[in-house]
Amino acid sequence: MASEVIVDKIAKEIAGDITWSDFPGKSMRKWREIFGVTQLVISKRMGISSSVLSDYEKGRRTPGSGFVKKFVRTLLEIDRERGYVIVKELARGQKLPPSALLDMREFPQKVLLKEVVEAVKGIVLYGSEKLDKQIYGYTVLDSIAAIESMTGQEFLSIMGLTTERVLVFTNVGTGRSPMVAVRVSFLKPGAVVVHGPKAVDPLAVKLAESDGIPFILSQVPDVQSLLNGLRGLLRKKENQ
Amino acid sequence: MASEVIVDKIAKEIAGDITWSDFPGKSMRKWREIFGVTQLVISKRMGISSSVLSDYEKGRRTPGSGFVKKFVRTLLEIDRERGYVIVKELARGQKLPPSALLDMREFPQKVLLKEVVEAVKGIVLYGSEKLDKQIYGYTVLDSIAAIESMTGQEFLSIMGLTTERVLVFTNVGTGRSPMVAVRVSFLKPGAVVVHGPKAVDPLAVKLAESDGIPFILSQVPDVQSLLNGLRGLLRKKENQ
DNA sequence: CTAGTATTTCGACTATTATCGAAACCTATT
DNA sequence: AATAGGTTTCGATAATAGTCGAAATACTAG
Repeated sequence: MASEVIVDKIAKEIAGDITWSDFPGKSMRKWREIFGVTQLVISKRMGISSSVLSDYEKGRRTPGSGFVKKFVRTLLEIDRERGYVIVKELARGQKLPPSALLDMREFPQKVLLKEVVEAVKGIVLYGSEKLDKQIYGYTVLDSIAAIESMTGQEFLSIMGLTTERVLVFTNVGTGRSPMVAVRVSFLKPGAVVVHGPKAVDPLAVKLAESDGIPFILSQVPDVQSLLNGLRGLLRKKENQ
Repeated sequence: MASEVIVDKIAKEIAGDITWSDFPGKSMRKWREIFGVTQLVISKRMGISSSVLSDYEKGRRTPGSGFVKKFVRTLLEIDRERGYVIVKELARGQKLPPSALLDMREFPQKVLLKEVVEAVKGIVLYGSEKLDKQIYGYTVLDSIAAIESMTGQEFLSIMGLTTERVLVFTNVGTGRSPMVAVRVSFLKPGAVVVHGPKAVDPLAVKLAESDGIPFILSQVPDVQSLLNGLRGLLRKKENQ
């Protein structure tokens, strides 16, 4: 299956292209054509009359952001049923998420670090005074795979739009190499969470300290719970 | 200066994030905070009352796509005056456009290949029967710089969202290496335009032929005219 | 040229956005 | 506790999106 991360990214790019365009309607048509869908088909899906789409495409009026969202969602839905043929095509130009990348999300609004700590059942090993820091997203990496397969380049590109996010490493031995990695690549995440180690290497804590990056040990039983915890927080913020 | 291409890309990403969000207002607030601007400041810039922004951020109503665009544009404008401090920060996560990248744009609507040919005063060396092909954007590369400095990775990443675009090479000797490059990296642009060569290598044409990619020789006097021609087409489409 | 699709056009109505301005409400800071 | 900057709330109004449906066109494959 096309990774959800990628589909999401493409969705945003399309939505952005439409919204940023001087002529949203033209861009909508462009995307509709790229996905090879007729006005009739998509309008039926969206539960509206096809003339509505025509009116937009011809610029009689401009769509609201809600409409754009629904439109893009529908395009992607249709494509999913066709086996994501177009998404796959579009994804080719994108950098693929390295297999080490388990999840990557943006929060719809700021989240406090302490909330993330809670979501991952974390113990704060350094930075307890910074728990009110704002966080805008998270990235979850499999540290073994990351170290083996990722180049420095990829490592950088993995951070989403903002660096005000939490970097979560799973599959961690002692926590040392993740912190070293963070050190050498000069990216400064808002916080680092490690999952897995029985005992945390004191040097890791020291590194975090000297970089001023809060360092958290997650205590959930397994990776799936970790991902679920974060997703849960995301969903909560979406509906809050 | 931060390259226009990058700023544009970031603009789209932000617009996409807002539009795609379940709570556009929350996302707007997030971005406003990331850019470190108060409601008062930005609303004054936009020529509206600050309560309008508050209403959005609190979800009293959801913004139209026009509003989102204006909002993002204003954020970026403010940041530009501050020396693009935030954009630079955001761009760090992005892949930088290699210096070989002279321009890269998306058309707001489909454009026929023949129109592009006209815009670059091109002679069709192969593919005259495909002039009605649809094109959605263009990428202009300095071929010398490209060959010297770009890795295969970068080469791939240079194509925008769709590959239904024209790849334009400037500074071309015989047209051979650009086509070889296109050959080896498995990207298939909608057409290739070369600018510069006195005489075109027959092998280049042959390669284009066997890949089925229209191959065009531009006859404008210099690179600037080439870029202008393409920009002109873009603008025309925007206002058409 | 003819069916049959797909798209465009347009008048009409309702629901929402776009916008203001004034007053109330928060924090910090003096 | 008084000042001040920032934010929220809310009633009000004009403008516009959101939507339909039917008729007019355009396009395409026989």
